[in-house]
Amino acid sequence: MSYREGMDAREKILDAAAELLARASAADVSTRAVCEAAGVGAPMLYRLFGDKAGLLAAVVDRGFEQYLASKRAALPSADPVADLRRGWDNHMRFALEHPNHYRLMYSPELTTPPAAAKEAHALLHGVLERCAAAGLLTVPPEAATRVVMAANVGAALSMLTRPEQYPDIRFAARLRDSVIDSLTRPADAEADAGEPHGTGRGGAVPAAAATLAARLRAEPPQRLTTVEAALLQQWLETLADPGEPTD
Amino acid sequence: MSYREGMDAREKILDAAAELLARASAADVSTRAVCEAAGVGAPMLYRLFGDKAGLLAAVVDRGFEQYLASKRAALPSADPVADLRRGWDNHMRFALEHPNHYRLMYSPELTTPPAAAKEAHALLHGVLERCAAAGLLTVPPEAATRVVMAANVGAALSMLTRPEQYPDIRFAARLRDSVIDSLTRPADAEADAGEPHGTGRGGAVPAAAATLAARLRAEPPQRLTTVEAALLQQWLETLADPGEPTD
DNA sequence: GTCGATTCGTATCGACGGTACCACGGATTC
DNA sequence: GAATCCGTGGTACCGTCGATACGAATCGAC
Repeated sequence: MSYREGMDAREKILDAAAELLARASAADVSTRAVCEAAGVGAPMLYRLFGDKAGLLAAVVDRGFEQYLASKRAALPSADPVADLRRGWDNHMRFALEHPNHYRLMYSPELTTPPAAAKEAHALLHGVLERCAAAGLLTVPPEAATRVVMAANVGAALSMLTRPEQYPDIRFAARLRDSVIDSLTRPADAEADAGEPHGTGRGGAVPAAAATLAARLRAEPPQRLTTVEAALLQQWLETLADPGEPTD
Repeated sequence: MSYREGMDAREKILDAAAELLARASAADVSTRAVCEAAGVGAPMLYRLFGDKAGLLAAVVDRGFEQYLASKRAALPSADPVADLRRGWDNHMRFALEHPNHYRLMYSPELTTPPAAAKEAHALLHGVLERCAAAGLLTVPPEAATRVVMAANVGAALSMLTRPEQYPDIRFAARLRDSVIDSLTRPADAEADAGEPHGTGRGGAVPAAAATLAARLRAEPPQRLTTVEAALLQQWLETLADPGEPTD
């Protein structure tokens, strides 16, 4: 009949579930709705996936596969620390683009952690192993994996569950640099030009600007009008932001 | 007729729900079980809390109150950065001791973020404001709050949802130090030999302004127009002037 | 004692996750 | 060619959940 007839029932269910999951949270997606959208009876779903959790895990794993594909497409470069940063940003992007899938992966809604989470962990571990092999890590790669992953997941989940409190992704870049900078040692020991370029973290201006901003908050300047002081604070915040190359 | 009769129904329900929540996840705690444990009919619960989510939010808020009490008991010390570390560790301890309450606070299971989360955010922000006032922060306190909170929540949720992957709390200490070290500067920073508690000193602003002015001269900001930068330099000179030249 | 209003619980609804049981179709066997 | 077996698919159902309509009980006022 229809071309869909050729599809496996498993595929139809997975497609329907993924589509519903893109629009509603996992708790609000009922197996009944999935079955109806897939044109399949309920027992079919349970025979194939055993459980609602099993279905969700399968959906997440399949949705994660394309993410892994995009991640594997970015071959390792010569700079593993740069790969690390790219991996972090990729993680954030995936979370923001597939919020419900992501929540399923890293929220306790699923007792069975989908294989996707394990694989993400393994991928991160691989990158950090390469950092360690290059002598760039200040801690064992296993520990570094946990630290980076926990921070990354925390940033993503914070943005997903409290969007009004984290309206801007830039805090994630700051957290990323905090964590990575403290876990890695600069490569300037051998190859790199010894000086971090001006806008990089650790630049002298941001620190000084932040200091002045803090002190001005504690001690408002009488020599400037309130309007001037406000504009000054605004500039100081701009200068205090170590900034990141906006992609 | 029991001695419990004196208790408000609201209290009985809250107690029963908290006790059940200590042993099972929120999804596995049914309002029926809560009502039975509280010796109360179902409509009572819904009249008092309106919703299961409302009940859970109330339970979380009440459970969080004792955490806040313990946190407020630790008065601010002379070293706000040490307070920051203590706050982080307290956060982790609370999460590990009350996993289900904690998950309710920071997992998307609850559409209504309980007031507890907001208050935790505000408390952290307060500590970071004190750090900023002491000139110890390298970023604005709002941004620092988001960074620290996201990392802290990420560490706690990781330990709760993947205990087999995070069997050791020490990674959390590492993440804590990574984040805090990169957001704060040591108390004996160069910008000013400021003592940590000397926030009200009159000389703090001029020194910081002079430092920033010098660094901006060495490294012109790309984020400001030349006109803006010129005006900023002018203001900085004003601020760097330590008042009446009595000395 | 009677009445009215408020409080509380029984009984119930609709929807959910999950399952027992049956109906059909194609390959295998006699 | 007919009977049989087996895997696929669906209908109808169960127990439980969150949430509620409505009646029963309680209490103060007079």
